[in-house]
Amino acid sequence: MKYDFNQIEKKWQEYWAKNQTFKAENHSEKPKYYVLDMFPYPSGAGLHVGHPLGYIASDIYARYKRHQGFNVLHPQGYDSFGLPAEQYAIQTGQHPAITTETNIATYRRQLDQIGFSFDWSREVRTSDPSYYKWTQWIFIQLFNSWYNNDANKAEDISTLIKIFEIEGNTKVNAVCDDAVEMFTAEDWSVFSSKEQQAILLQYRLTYLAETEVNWCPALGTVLANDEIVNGVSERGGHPVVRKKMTQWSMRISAYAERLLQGLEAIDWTDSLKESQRNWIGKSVGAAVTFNVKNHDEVIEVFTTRPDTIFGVSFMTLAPEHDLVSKITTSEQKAEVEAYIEATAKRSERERMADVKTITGAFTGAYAEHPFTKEPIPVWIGDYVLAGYGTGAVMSVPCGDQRDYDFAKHFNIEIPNIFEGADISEEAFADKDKTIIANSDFLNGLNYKEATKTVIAELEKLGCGQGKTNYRLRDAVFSRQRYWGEPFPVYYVDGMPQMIDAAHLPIQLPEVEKYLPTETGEPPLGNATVWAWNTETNEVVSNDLIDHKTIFPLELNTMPGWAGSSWYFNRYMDANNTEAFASEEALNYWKDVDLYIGGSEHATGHLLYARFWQKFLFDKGVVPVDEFAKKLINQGMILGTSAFVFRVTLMWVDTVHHRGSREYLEELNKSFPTILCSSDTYQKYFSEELSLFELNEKYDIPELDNFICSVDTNKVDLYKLYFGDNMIHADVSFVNASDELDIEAFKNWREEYKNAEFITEDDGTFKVKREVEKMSKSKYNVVNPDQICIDYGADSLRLYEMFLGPLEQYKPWNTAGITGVHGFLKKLWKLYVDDNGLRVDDSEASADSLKTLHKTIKKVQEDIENFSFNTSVSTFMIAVNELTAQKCTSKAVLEQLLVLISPYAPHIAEELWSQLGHNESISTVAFPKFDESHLVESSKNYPISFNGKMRFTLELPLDMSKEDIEKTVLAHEKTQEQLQGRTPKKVIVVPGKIVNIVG
RNA sequence: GCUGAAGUGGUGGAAUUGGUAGACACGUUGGACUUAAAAUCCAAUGAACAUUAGUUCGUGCGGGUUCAAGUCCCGCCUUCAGUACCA
Repeated sequence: MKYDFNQIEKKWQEYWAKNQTFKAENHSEKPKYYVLDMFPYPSGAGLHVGHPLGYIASDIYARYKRHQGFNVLHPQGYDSFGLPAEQYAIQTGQHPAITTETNIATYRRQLDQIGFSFDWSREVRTSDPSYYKWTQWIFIQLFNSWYNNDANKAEDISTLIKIFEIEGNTKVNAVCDDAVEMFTAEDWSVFSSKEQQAILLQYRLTYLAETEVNWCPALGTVLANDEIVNGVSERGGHPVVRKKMTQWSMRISAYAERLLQGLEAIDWTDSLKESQRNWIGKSVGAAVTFNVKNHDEVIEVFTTRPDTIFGVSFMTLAPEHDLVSKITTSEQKAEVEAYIEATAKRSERERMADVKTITGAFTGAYAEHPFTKEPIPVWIGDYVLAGYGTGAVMSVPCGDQRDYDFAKHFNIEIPNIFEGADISEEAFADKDKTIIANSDFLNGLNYKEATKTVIAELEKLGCGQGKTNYRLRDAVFSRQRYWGEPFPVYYVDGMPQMIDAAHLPIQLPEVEKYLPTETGEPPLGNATVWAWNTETNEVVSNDLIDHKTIFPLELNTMPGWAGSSWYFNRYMDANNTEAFASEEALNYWKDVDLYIGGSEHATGHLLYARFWQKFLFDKGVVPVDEFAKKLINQGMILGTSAFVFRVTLMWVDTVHHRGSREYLEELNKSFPTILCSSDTYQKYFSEELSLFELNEKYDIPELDNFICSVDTNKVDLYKLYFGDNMIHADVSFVNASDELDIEAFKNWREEYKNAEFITEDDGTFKVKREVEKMSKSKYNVVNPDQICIDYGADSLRLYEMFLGPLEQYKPWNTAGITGVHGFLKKLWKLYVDDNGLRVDDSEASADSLKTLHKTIKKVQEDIENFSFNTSVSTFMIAVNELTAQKCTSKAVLEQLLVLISPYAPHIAEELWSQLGHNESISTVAFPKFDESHLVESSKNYPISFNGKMRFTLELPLDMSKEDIEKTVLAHEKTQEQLQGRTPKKVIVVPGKIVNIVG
């Protein structure tokens, strides 16, 4: 019987679906294990071979855990709100829900055919109203909460109102907006409802505020910082500008410290934790206020080196700083204004790219040193960022390189306040070696002591205190898009009101057009039925808005990360209509034990999700405050692009033929399409080849015609040379030996129909290969569907793992799949031959048992270390050995199947059933490793001379060191190596090696 | 610049606490089977030298520790990813 993988795989996929083999129960005697993949956005292009890499790894782990006796939750779903469907809707008018549905169907078919052990009964889709109902619900919880710094947790807003009623806000220790006005209990009682609401917004964990946002005019939407790459939008590459807008924001800054501390408790990769740490950007230091001379103003700065306060020789403000216009003297006004104008013109990008150029201007004003009362000149410079800290720094040139460079450039004094530091060339920034000098009461102190002392002194003077700063900014939560979660919010007199949770979900309204409105409102502004009736509690027509009982609804929608910030909790109880998950389910599953996904989500999804989890934990909704114990980043599978070289006309001499440039461009259009292989290109074209040389070398009729058609009065034919132009060829036209299917290529595009190919002497045409990201535009996408048809899902699964370590980036090369496919055929033959099953009850040989147990040991270690590539090799070795041993023993072969089943589940199920089992192999106990089968009596010792291995010698393992030494020295080959010399030393490591020195 | 990861045959990659470098595959070459192809099987395959035995060199580069270094230490180089003047 042949290994008919197509039939076998179909059969078992149907079996698993029918029997709900992988359905996880929320009650079980078994210990729980939750394996999660980062759910995909269902794009229109479907899956390519790079996508399933992480899913295969997690599937192997999930299946392994089932064999280990765990109740495994391994769900999958779709992050189905998103920009591509909306863009498609804008172009075609097709409703995004329909596109999304179609795309999901494709994804599901592709996922099913790879044989994943997902529990599809728990599928979630973020765009499904039954799901986003709970996303809206969480939003309402955030709105109704404030962060109590004393309790260090989120609390219901009612507790804050109570405090306001009793004592106003003067003593409240809350995370809130920067500029909150103080009020008393009496003030509060006489505030209007609107005033009270406005105040509360400054404390809520999600709040409406005028924020400077990254506005992308082309997309008509706001982008988060991590959605912008190099100053343009991540999707589409459109320009982005800064703009002030009223937006919903999430007060993630309240959780900065807990998000940082929480990293200690979770087993995530170091690089990922490091990214999050940098993103949170904690710095400990002090806030110091400096009085401005002859003004009522003060300059507040944040510094991490308050110990260096006596080294301040100037202050620097960001050019955008509010004080600049107030304190600049009339003499300096012109210069300062010119500077501000110049920096405003420089785009953010230029400022970033060009950090070397030092610019700035003197305001003419002086601040007063809090201790010495000396005047300190106040400068502005664009190396100080308006958005960080207070937008002002106390500049200590002797201790900070940027201040140092600035001072040098503008000839500002650089006082040295460090004992024994040389600051003639650069600033001295080493905290550990710092001993303060020339600093009054700080003299002789080290960094730590000085910092403590100076903060105490500043507090005494009332002009400073210790402070911790975070780089982490509150996250903008509004998007001017259609295809996202609507907010459960309506507006009364401009103040946002939450719709009662009982009336959720608020479903996305229908719109005519998915573009922003003509008045610049978000797409929901096009909806005609988008008003809230507070009496009937339903969405009604906009015409009925009377601002008495019927009010307008929010027009923004939520960002992509809303739905993905809590989906892992929904899987625990995905079909619950009463709650986002039952308490029972949440308490049973608790958290994700293993989360696998890409590292690109380090500071987006993975930070926001931790934030929401901590919030939900504070509210008592979830039992743990970190949602994933362990996280692994899978690397990316890259494409191997294929290139052909297109010969183009180049003109070497442009000076004398200035007037005929246009003619040359014309000529290039009529120039025949000549394609050559990389070898030919290397051989001939890398050196400049002239038109006539080319024509001589190859007989190309079209080239003749072309040469005849050239008007030699306009151009000099002898001045024409060739350049190359690498063009992508679709990888499906190229075989394993890099040879191009010329006919297929010609038929691919109209422009290549009559192309001339310069082939090798043997008629072949070789492409140039280069590794690039796998993408449609590079024509290097390999579709898993075809692989499954040609080799089967088990081959695909094994091969993806075989390619290399999970976390590494590695190129795909379809040719290599024959290796693992051949392995599966060999495996099959071990069980089944032309006469049917060849497995019997014969006793296993010692060799076979040794092979088996060595395999069990290695595979178990590999899975637990997520080293899946090496276990595939281990299987190959095992099958090669068992084949050579002619093993037919059921005792051995049955166990081997269980080992392989997480990797190649279809073939394992099939052979398992052929061995006479009626139940799925999926929960059969994992084989137990028995060391006794590996015990050896002898060892093939490598015998080295001066560290170089010369020959091996089989010796008993129980032989003593002395006997080994004697035996080896007596050996004729040893004598041959020594050639009469006496060894100086003989190293014998029993069981390992013998090394003879001399 | 900083942070993190990584550099091993023609290619993907193996290699426990330092202990036979290149496992397992792909590719290539030769052979068997076949009318032929596919499939399958066998053999060779790091480089150089040598008829053979074998020798020398080899894990990015330069040093060092050690009986022994891909692995440990010091100093560099390169690539990839993240980050961007964070006071």
